[in-house]
Amino acid sequence: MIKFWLNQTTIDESGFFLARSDTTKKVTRIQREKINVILEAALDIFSNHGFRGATIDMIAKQANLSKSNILYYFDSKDDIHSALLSKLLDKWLEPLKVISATGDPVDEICSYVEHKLDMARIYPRESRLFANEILQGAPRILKVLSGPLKELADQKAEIINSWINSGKIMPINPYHLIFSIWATTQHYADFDVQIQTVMGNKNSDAHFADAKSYLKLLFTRLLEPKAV
Amino acid sequence: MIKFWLNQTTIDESGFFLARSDTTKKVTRIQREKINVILEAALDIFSNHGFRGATIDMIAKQANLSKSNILYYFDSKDDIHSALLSKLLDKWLEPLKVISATGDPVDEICSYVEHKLDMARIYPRESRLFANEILQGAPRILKVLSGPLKELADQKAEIINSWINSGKIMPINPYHLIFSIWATTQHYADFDVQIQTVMGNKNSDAHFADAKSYLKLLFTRLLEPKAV
DNA sequence: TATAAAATTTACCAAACAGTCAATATTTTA
DNA sequence: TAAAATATTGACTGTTTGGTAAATTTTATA
Repeated sequence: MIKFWLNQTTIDESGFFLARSDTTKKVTRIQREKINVILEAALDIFSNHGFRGATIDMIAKQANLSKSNILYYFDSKDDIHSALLSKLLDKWLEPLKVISATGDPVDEICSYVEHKLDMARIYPRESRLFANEILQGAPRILKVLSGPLKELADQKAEIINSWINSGKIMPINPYHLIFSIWATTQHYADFDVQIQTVMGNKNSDAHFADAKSYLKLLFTRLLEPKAV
Repeated sequence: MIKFWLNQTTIDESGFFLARSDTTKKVTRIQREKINVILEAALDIFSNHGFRGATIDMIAKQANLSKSNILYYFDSKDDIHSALLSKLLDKWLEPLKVISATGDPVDEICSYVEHKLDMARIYPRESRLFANEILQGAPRILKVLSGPLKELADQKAEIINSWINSGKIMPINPYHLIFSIWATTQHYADFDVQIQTVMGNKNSDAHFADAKSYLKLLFTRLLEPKAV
């Protein structure tokens, strides 16, 4: 087992490989490749079965590696899962950061909605991994929620409030606005099966395209200030 | 083990206890009581840990019964889970049924939103049980989704379309309207931890009250037909 | 190319787990 | 209240699973 290049506290850091210990050894080509293969396979498995539903054997099979080989790169099943979450969280928070106080309010919100919906379309596995984690009480990422996520949400809520106070958008609760954007966009990844079943199994991208125009309308109409 | 009072095909039926076999024996007082205790405990465990994360021992402990005793009332872990899902599904579809073509469109939709949000508040465990199931590909309830749920959604989509055609509401995709109602309301149960963390752990009912007025505004503004 | 380092495999272990079975206790009923 | 039906328990089993250890193979390096 190799412990030098990654440890479990990585999840608190911003970068995936930043938390190397002092006794860092250099990462070999094979390590780089295999770690990617394992994480890719693990994302498939964890996102579809949840943490407890996934087994190292399933990940091994998906990655075309032996179980022992996987445990050579990661100390435990938990470690693989943590590595995935730490990779995910930055990506997940990023779109929200982009919202700017200086832009046009409705444009800013709509861009955010679009961005978030694109994330759900392009990274459905990450969305489900996150959903699984939250659904089970977020045992491994509570710190990130109460730290970076809350701070970011507070910050953006303030911007939205400033827009409200200057009469640029409808007065609404900014937190619930954010929640409804999260809910509606991630829904298309997390509840994909239900959507496919209800709307027919046509090309999934078509559903996303429809969703995009629907959601833009939904939030545009919500936010436009009352006609005078 | 007692097989007479419930079998696994129950999930396709409308009622929980309808599928008794011909050789039905009467349900004793103790059976009725213990089955309720077990299902109540199982709902706690399954909704918080998912199917694979739950163990019969956990359910047994929660129910204050021995594992063997639980397996006297249910043939398997799967059976308990199926029983819960079959109980849930009717309850879950019911609010949608209420939407009536003859009522005022915005009122009808808003009542549905309210009803759905109340469900999330009162039955968060059921909501999470359902979410867990969908998230993992709905292996056990795909038939219900493609059958009763799809039919109901189609039916209500038609009503919404008729409202659109008569100019009573904004032209929107009725399916995406339904999805966004599901997403936003269930979010408050399924992502409860995240909401508590971001908004502060104050009384959860306060969040639901805020959510209710926010969501009513959201959908009212969406649906009101264009000003002439 | 010889040697050291890294990577992979094989065989294994202990705990967790779903489920069985027969013995015992309790409740219902005739 | 005695017999029958029902309910509960505890000891057990086979399997799955996360993880370990040592042997072997492959790759990098001097």
